[in-house]
Amino acid sequence: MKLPYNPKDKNSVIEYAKKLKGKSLRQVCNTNILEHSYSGKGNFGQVLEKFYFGYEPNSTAEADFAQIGMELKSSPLKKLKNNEFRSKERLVLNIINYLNVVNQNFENSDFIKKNSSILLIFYLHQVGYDILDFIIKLVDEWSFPSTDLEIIKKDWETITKKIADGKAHELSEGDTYYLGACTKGANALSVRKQPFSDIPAKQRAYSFKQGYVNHIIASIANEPTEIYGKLIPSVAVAKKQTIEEIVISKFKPYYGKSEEEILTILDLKLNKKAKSFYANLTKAILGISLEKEIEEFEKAEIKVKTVRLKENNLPKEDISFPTFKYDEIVNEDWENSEFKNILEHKFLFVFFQFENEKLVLRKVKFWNMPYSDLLEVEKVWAKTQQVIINGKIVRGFKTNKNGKVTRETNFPDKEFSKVSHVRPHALNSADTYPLPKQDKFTKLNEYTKHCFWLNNSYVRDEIYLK
DNA sequence: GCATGATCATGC
DNA sequence: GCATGATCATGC
Repeated sequence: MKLPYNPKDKNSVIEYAKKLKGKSLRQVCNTNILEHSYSGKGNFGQVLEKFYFGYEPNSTAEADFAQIGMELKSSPLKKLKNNEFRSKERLVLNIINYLNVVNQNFENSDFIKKNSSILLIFYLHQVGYDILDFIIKLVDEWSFPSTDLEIIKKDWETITKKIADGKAHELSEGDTYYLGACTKGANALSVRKQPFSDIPAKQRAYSFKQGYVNHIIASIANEPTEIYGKLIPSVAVAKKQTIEEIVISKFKPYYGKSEEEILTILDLKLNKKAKSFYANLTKAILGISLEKEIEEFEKAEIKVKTVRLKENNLPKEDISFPTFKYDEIVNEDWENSEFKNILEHKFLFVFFQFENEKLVLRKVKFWNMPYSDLLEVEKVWAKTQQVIINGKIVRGFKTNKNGKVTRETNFPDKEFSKVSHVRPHALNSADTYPLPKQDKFTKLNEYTKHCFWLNNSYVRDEIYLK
């Protein structure tokens, strides 16, 4: 069959692809498409390959358009309230072959062979629509900007080293910056062999983090880039230093200095009461204008947490996370849960310590939760879910000497786990979310908003002191 | 001095 | 009106 484009000519393929813009699959594909069973995830790409580009979907290590070394990837967009497009999810690339990758260099890797040149097709996902009716919004060829490629190379090496160390089963998306190792497979039973351990490892694929995909989208859509400030000014710097090294080297001159001293050195006037105080102080130390976003942090989805330590090194407060909704958490499973998703990010901790009434910068630390602790949090999460499902949140009341009544709950406390616990996080006890099952003790159908917290002692022992 | 339940302040 | 980071109050 004659193809409507020349598969040996990159421009011809791209030109043909760009005709997709503004159209749906139903509009551009030939009619026998309706006989194809296309429902389900991932099939947008399959229909596109088979019925628009006219080749059979494959899963070889070679790029889809083998003669020109270009890979086809389609991915969903979501629309924000202000009509801007964002990626709906991470962009999943090729499966990690644990057995082969340990014998490869980045330059000759399966990853590079497959993904050096990608034909990207972004479509607008709309709830309730058939995949054939999603409108294609953005089409373009994409290859790694040279600075990003250096970060991605280090990410690839981090992933490869973990496999070479016999720890493929401990891989986490938080290990890396732009390129993640995300789980891929129907369920937790999708496992495969790893070369240096007998423990089966979850099947994983390389993926661009959602934050990174957003920047690809902005670049293809030619959106303005002035709103971002860069930590890494050039490829030369990216070759020499990691994001982590650059950030630490910028913070180090301020270690041991108080907030006031830092503001004086930076010649900066910030409102200490303002909610954005620490975010702005961080930007100023990193040399980023206050009105700009830190590009590398956005791409890597790094979460910054400021911690104030007491003189005895214990953080003054535990670290809170967004409140969970009772009727949602009971339907989640741990692997796809909101809290696990948050904990699989990369964090930057900024530690201040009280010293003679002043707050002194001690250090900054990049951190992501180790595998063993994630297993521990799973227990906390599972217990929390069970308490809600059983309708046994409250176990008793307590009245203080002023006659004020508080409730005692069965949620996992600090005693239950050294890592994490569950506590209220609300305006007051009347600030509630609905319960999926009435609480047996109080007969309440809704309950004060709660969230998961990281124990302050855990933050001290496993993040600050390590 | 800490754990736990409760609440506040800011900013969008 | 709510999310988020921060803080308070009480009892052991």
